[in-house]
Amino acid sequence: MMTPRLSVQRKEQLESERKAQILRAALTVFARKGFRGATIAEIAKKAGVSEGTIYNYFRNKEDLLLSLPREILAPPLAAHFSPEKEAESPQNFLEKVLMASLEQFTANVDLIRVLLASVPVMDEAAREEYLRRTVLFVSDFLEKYFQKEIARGTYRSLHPSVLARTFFGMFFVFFVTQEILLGKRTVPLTYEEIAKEAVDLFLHGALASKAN
Amino acid sequence: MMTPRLSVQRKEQLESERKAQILRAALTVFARKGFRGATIAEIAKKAGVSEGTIYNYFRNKEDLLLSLPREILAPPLAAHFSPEKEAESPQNFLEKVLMASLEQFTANVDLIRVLLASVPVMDEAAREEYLRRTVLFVSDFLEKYFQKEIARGTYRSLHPSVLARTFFGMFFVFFVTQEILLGKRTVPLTYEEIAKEAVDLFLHGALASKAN
Amino acid sequence: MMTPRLSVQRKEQLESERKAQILRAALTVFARKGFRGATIAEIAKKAGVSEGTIYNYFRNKEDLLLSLPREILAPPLAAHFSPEKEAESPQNFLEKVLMASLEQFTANVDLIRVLLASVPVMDEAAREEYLRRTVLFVSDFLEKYFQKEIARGTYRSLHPSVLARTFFGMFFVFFVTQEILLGKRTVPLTYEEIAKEAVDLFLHGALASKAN
Amino acid sequence: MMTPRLSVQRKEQLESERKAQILRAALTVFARKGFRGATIAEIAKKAGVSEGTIYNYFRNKEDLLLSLPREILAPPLAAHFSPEKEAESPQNFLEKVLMASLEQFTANVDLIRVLLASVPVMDEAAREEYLRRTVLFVSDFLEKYFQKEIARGTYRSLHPSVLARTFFGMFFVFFVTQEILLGKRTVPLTYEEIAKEAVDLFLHGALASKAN
DNA sequence: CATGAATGAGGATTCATTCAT
DNA sequence: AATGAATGAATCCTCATTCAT
Repeated sequence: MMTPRLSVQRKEQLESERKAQILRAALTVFARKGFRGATIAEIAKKAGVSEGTIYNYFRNKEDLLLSLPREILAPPLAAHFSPEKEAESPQNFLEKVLMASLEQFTANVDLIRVLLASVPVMDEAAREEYLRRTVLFVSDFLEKYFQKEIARGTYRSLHPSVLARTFFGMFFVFFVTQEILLGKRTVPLTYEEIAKEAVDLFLHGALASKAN
Repeated sequence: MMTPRLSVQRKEQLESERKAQILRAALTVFARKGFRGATIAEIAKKAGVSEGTIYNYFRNKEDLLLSLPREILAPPLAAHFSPEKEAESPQNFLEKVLMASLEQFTANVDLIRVLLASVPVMDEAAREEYLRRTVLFVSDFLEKYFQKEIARGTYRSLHPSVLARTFFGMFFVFFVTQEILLGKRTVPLTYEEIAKEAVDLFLHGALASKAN
Repeated sequence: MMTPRLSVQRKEQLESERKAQILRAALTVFARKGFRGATIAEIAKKAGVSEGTIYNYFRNKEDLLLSLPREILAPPLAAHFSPEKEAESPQNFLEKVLMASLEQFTANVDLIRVLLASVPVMDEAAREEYLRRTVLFVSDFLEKYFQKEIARGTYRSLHPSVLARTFFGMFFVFFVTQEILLGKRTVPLTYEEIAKEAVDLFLHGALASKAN
Repeated sequence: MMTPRLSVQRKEQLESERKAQILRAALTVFARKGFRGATIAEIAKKAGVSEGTIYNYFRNKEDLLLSLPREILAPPLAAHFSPEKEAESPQNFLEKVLMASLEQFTANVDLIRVLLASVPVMDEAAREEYLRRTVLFVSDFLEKYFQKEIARGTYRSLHPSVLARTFFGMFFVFFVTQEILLGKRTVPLTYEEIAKEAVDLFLHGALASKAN
């Protein structure tokens, strides 16, 4: 009785892979059709499994949605936004943050699409969890940076939260407008060029009358 | 034989009122449940009409969604963002724009919610129409303003589109994060204070080392 | 607005008829397939309505089951077992009760089938309600009768509850065994003959040695 | 080459034990959820085996149901109701039969529950088999007894079948009502007291006017 | 025009059964 | 022989839409 053919470890790995496979399919379909518009049948087909199999790994459709940020987004985000070598020039540091964010966002356009569509409809707890793992993750990272640097006299003494979100917003809105809402580029600049200009703007302001 | 009880004009007015009444209900429900999650029954109940009546004024559920920006948002927006007295100081002008936007956004949180959730799922044409009447409306207005003022030497010679969306984004992200995503205020500042700081930041930059 | 074409009364009558029509179909199918084995599709077909219509009148499948005794059985039962002319001879009275019960049971074989199959699986509250409207209804009626008659010296001083259920059981088992369990008659006597013998037995006992 | 580890006999015994273990689990779950409501998964869990294993011992779910009376109930029943020492006084004998039945019923409440729920839905053959091994088993035993005793002049010359089922029903209805339908005792008497009263009633009748 | 009952297609979910390991 | 993941048919229920009144 009870003869495990596979080691527990191997089994867990297989299970984890299967979950990821299903979640990737779910993400694609959610992004394309919205949560309600997505059907389990379509997700199953795209994942290459039967409908029933999905329910062996997730409690229900909503569980798929709620598992997305935890299983898909968390690892790369954590890797990117760790409090390390911030000892660079502001321009360099902020540009790097923007480009890293961009990379993440681009790799997860679908997830952001899902987030914008689904978060407002979620209940309190799910919403918190979802945001903490995505938008707020980057925002908090920046806030801490600004706090430290304001203390060091690098930045003007403004509210760190305002600095963080303002900086984040300058760029994020570009991204969302083009990639999520419009679905196409409307400004004839690369993201790298935009990032450079945005950081410059953020650091030195828009006014020409600096000399005065 | 049958004399018309109501003049054609009066009739049209009544019809228009009825449409607005239904659309307001639809907006509320869409915002709360998402497009797919909303039911005609609930919209009908909230509008105080029967389900069948809705189909006398709108072709189908999707028509309700697509009619929202045209009928609900357009008039007030047009009133606010007309190319008039821009001859103020940049700080004053931009603060006014932000506060006016804020007013519009606050009055239409529901519509933005619907927009973020539904636009990505819409087809090309509907998406264009939707955005042109909302986000892009303000953005274009700002772009024209920056174009003119750059020419006049007020602002540095950056891409007007970048300036417009960057400026817009600085503030909009606050709004969306707090009102739409989180559903509550997390920064201990009023929007007026935030607007002031954001404009200051936008004009003069974040760096402390200006003096040098 | 709001022009009711039908009087409220007429509407209620129509609704009531429709409910009855659906319940009759449900009863038949439940009896034949059991509660879980019955499908809404089959009930709908037998009732001559669409599946959706059923949900306009009943919350869900379980509501159909729970509505059965209240809507189908209650009226005729109440009519039959009212505390009236009990001033007959015991033999006459008890025979009449048995024959009346028989009539009810025969007319509601299906309901008893459903009751025996479903009641044990129901939750406390539903079970109480169900039994109070069926088995216990007759049983309580008999109990009150025996209580009164024992006081008058007609019957031996046994526990009225025991008398009631014992008497009821003598006959009921015939009915259930034949009509519900076996599905066919196995005793070569009519129910009328059985009732006569059962009452005789109940009143005078089975022993032959009375004379002694 | 391969020497059998277990003797054929031992093997059969193990198989038989495993079957019994699964059937006991099935009985419990069927009783609690009904046949359709029971899931193989739950039965497997309760039996401490995997779902697949069940199919090594039983063809399918229905086979579990049909195997119940043969494997679970038959042996003890046969032991109890054998045609032996009937040479006791009627009161003694009948009381013993009732108490023995009671013991069997109490030990098999679940089986009776399943029987009442499932038998009406079974096909002809299965129903016969099921009943022959349960209710009719006792009933036939009694019928033979009454037949013999009527010939000996102990009982009045009534139909033996009527006597048997009547006697059986007097008590059985108590049991079913309390244990199966209501799920609780509602009469303040022990089953032993009820059995005594029921036998007394059966033998001597309910009428007080015996003396006359 | 307004109503709301009826419709039935569509979709989430369950679960008996199979079969590779 | 035992396992339990995978399967997909089956089924309850929802809801946009229609249409007779």
